[in-house]
Amino acid sequence: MTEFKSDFLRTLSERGYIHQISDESGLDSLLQKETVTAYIGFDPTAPSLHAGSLIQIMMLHWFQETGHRAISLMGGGTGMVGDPSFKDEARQLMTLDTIESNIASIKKVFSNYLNYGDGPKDALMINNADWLRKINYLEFLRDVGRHFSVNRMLSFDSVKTRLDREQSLSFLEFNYMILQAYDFVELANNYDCRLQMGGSDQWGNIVNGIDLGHRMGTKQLYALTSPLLTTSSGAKMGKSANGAVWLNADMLSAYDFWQYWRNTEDADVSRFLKLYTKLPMDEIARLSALGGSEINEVKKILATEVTAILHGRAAAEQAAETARKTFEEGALADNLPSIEVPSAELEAGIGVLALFVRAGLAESNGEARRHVKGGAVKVNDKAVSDERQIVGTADVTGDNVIKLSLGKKKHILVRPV
RNA sequence: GGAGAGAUGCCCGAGUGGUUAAAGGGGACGGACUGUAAAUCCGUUGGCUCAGCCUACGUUGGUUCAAAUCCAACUCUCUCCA
Repeated sequence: MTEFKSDFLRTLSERGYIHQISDESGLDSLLQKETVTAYIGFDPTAPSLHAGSLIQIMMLHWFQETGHRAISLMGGGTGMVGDPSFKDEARQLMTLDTIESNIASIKKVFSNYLNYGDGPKDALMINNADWLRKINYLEFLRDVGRHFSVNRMLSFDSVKTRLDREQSLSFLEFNYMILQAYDFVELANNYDCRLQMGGSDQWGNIVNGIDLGHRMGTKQLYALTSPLLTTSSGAKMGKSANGAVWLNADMLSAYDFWQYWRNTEDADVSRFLKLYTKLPMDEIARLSALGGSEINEVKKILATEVTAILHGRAAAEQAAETARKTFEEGALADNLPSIEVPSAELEAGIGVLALFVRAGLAESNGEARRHVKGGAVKVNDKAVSDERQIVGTADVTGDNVIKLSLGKKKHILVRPV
């Protein structure tokens, strides 16, 4: 492995963030010489980013941590087009309203990882809608479009799959890479941004930006991508039992987020400690040496550390404590995720099936019914065998809750109000 | 513009008139085993007021006692030719 001299690249390298760099030594010496500005773009495809984006955010974090200026770029403009890279089919177009509200929602988590402000090393939050939405088509074609070779664009791996297969690539989507390239040039000109980072699927898009920069007379630009992360058994990062591992607290509780990391596969623990926590490398080396059942303690540290950055230390420790009570003592932990149900309804009685659907533990009555048949459903830790069982006031425990469990890991508290 | 091929459940993919809510695989979920891990094994995987009913095989209409399966039109996609 290359020995880097700059703090930033050395940190990224030893922590396993680096997949490809466009000009390693050039970038390395630039980072030693001056305070560099770099950006990563995030398209507002959902109201929250998920764990898959965490590695990108952490890269920006380390960038700032090692003395540089980080830009988190919201794709208010590019989001209107949709990145076709490595996608099998076109995404549904989003309305402007959706894009705006998604951006507002996504923005919230960044301040946990970056310090924003006006100082020379403070991070910036920028939205590419600011320039992309103003573009005049003909002017843009003449100033920017002429620098792109369609022949070359067609040769990129990111669209090849799409072209080779049965799916069409619309002209709209085909323009995405041009817009992203233009973003890079725009940021280079206005913010002296020299480096764009991203996941490995963004390599083609980023390199396009560098080329465009050459042709339009920017300084030398650089690309750095992170590996596409999967778990050791091949699953994509960011997916979990209940769907995506959202970063926004209103979409996934700190407890559930903690649980996701707690359930990390053994083989991933060391890698994840490096990528997703800020623990020093020697500490990680020590933790990684632990094996056997001790690794469970390491997983708890991993979960708590990752959660602490996102949701705060207190919330992380509370999640750890809730998990400890629930799993190790089998006791009722008060801080499990909960739903509220009007007392009046409880007095009237609610069918177990309906209640489980309401708690989000099942998608439909049918699914709940199947879980009952499969013996996965418990109310107050007692297995439910009759799908017509009614849950009511009598089931409320001394702690004033009803505990619903699906399988061994999913628990929800029902609180009468 | 011309000639072919195709559109099936979360995904891939069989099925070419009735026992098809639709083979098989993947994924996902539940169970067993464990360490809240992996691997493995077992089960489940459209909805509902669930031994019954309803909705489903690109869209719309037709043939038939009966259609995912046959016919027509339409939409979209792919391949080859121009």
